[in-house]
Amino acid sequence: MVAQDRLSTAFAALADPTRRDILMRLRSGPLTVSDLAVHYPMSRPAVSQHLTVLEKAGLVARDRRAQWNDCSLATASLDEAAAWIEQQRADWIERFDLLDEHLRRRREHDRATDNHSEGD
Amino acid sequence: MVAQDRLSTAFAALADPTRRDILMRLRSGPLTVSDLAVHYPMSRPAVSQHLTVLEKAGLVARDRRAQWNDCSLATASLDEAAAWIEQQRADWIERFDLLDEHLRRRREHDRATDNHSEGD
DNA sequence: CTAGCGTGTAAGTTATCCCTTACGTAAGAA
DNA sequence: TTCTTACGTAAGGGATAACTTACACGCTAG
Repeated sequence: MVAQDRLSTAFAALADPTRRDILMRLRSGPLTVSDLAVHYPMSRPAVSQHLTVLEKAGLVARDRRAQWNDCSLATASLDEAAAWIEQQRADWIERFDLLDEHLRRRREHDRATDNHSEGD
Repeated sequence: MVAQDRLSTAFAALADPTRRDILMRLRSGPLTVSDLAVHYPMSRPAVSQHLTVLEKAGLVARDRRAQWNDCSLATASLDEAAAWIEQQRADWIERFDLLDEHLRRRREHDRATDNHSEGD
């Protein structure tokens, strides 16, 4: 992952349980780094580094005031990721529906013209 | 990423432009490995390895018949990924709406009681 | 001022990714 | 059978990710 595009960076950031958990905790409001760090079995710098990854991916925003650093959610990258997945899914589902309809139509046609063989 | 959960594996698989492009190409129907490989500036084994990643992530299915290997889309993991993102987004947007409403209400209250200071 | 807290970052280690080339296998063609 | 095609996989190397500990900085409290 060497200087990837925004979407790749976002997906890579989401590909870690700790980072996803951080995002879920931030849903209920901004938290400081230490507030977050107590929940994970790793050092505080490790959590800080996870936050750096999330920040570079555009998934959190950090607002440093005095010695505290409030971390809050950002959504631009999440929107992009969701958009990509939804586009992918929409086409696939549509394709699946077409196949389904085709099969149903063929079945009806078979049934209408002849009922020579019911079994497969 | 050492033997992660399904969701992490899916996001990690999506965090690569080549793999996302493979998924997009498969939207129009199954393709063989060689069909896919011609589009990328890398060796055929590299594409095969990308497909292995996608398969382990539950994003593609491979159906080997004779010496050809048809690759097609699978959606279970994509559904999971979409669900996670949507859940995250829903809560965040709701929270944003609440904040917005709170600010608007406070602004109205300020305006009603006193207009002592307009600037910040 | 000094002491202490909350934080970011540098350095180092280990594990993993992503590519390469080389090789092995199974099926079709002659 | 022998040659070719389509493919998977092992082996290896360079880059990177995810931790650790150690340290430096800014702010607050006394």
